[in-house]
Amino acid sequence: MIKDELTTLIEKAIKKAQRKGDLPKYESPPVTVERPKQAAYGDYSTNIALQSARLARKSPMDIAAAIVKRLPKADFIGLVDIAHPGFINFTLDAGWLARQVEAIRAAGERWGNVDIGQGRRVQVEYGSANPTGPLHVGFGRNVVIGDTLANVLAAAGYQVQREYYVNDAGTQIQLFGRSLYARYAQALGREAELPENGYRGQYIVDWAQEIAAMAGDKYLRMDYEEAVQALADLGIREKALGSVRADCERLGIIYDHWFSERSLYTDGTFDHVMSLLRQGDHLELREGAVWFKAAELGGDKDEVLIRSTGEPGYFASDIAYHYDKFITRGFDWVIDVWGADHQGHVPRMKAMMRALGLDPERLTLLIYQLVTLKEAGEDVRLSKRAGTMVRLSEVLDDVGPDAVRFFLLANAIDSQMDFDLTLAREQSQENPVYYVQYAHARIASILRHAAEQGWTAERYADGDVSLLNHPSELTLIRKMLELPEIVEMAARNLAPHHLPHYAQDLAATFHAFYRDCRVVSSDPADEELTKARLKLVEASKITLARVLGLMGVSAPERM
RNA sequence: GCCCCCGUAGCUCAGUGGACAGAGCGGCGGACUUCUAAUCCGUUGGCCGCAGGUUCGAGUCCUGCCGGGGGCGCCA
Repeated sequence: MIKDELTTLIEKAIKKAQRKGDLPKYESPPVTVERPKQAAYGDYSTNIALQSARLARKSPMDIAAAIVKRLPKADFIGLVDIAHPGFINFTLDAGWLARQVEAIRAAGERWGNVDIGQGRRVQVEYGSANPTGPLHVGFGRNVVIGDTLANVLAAAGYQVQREYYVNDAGTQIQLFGRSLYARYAQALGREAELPENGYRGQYIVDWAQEIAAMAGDKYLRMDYEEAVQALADLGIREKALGSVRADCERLGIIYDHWFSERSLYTDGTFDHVMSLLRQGDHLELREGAVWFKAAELGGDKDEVLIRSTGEPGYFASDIAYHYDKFITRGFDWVIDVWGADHQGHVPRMKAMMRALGLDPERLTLLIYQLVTLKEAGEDVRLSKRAGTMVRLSEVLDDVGPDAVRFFLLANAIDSQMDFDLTLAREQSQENPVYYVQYAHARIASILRHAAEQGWTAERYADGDVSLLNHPSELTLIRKMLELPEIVEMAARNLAPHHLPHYAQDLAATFHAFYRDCRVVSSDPADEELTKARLKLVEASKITLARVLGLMGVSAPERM
């Protein structure tokens, strides 16, 4: 990447300046190259002269001059200038810029890839909710963040696995089974009451009726506990996960692996991990329960693993689960995408890593702030058990997957967001996603028009991109060249919101080019320029499609 | 009480310690006989919550306060 090459050149220049005596000998701070906010300051800029002033005991302006004097030549550097109080600004060479159009076309759908992952294996686990009902819209943020991040990390050179953790064990599942049983019995005309704190949602009634219609009174004839277990299983596998899978598919999300919590208990992982913890002296029996001594490992308090009833809790499963991720499956890095309501669990997870002898840095608990749902400005209270929830699928019906993904992606994960259903329905037409998609459709339209005029790809294959020197053309190329940097930034900071912002920026730059530069000309004198511009337009299409693809948003050929 | 996140234009939000703080929406005024006007151009609009501190330089880092959200269970 240009940014890195530039950094290297500047480092070399500093060393050389020191060798030649232009600069005193001192340990240079790390060179950082950034993109200035103002276009007038060029494409890249470094503040290294300012950083070094004290160490070199020279004025920043003098240091900058010494560095620039010794800067090695490079084909991509057009202009280097020094600006007060000591910035060194670089402007890319116009000819080099134009040539990058060919580089983008050659890279095709790989354009934007970087290699900071170097093939390291990372697992992104997201979406994992109790499979006891349909996904509600708040969870949309979880799956959209997780899935987009997985895309970004794959583009950044990681080997990525997408996983859904199926919580098919534990007390909530019991409760779910009992609730389903009650509704099932009712569906068959029996008297039955929902358990206390049972799941009250209408969807349980619907599912119970479907099961009754299919299986008749089969479960009533079984032993109650057996029937509850069987119904819970059926409900999870056929109903709940089915609806999760369907919602995800509409959002373009396909998991590589669905991991069963219960399998940890049936395959011996859980017992093995418990004995490891016991050997490490991380467990303690207190008041009939087994505690994990998290406090002495940096947790904020000790945690119950196995309740006095003998039932393991959720955290116990989590330890076994992460043992499986790191030790059994050997992931280098694991990212769990969690809502802010789980933020308090971070310290105990880190403690768990230490107890297993693993570097806590290898586990990232990515916390996003919750989505508050509104209906015409009013808060909507959400509870799966109480049955008051807005299903993700309903919002997908109303607004469409592209707008939902774009909207949920646009904010930094640290900022809480309101999702006003009324507003979303009304304003879905104003969603910026259409602005970006429109740019793509417009490009497709230009290429169609060109083809109709006889400008097939073969006919402009010999186009000379060095003819591209209009300011709007060069601005567009510059913007496209940012893509790898955006991918890198999004990957390093686990910050997918950079993508929609960049996408809008890119679309705006394209629209400006479209305004200023006629692509397909009927004037024979413009034939060569038309060819070059068609290549530019093609590169724009590649770039736009790539960023949309990373966001999981479709890139339409027409609108 | 303690812990985490946020507070930037009327609204929704960007802003990797740098150079005059940006975008979209909204408001106002313009541009379709031309490859898609779901577009473009102009304009309006800011004690970056408040108070200190660190730094050559703070919207960005630190401390305190105020306001909003989330958490602190033998629930998940």
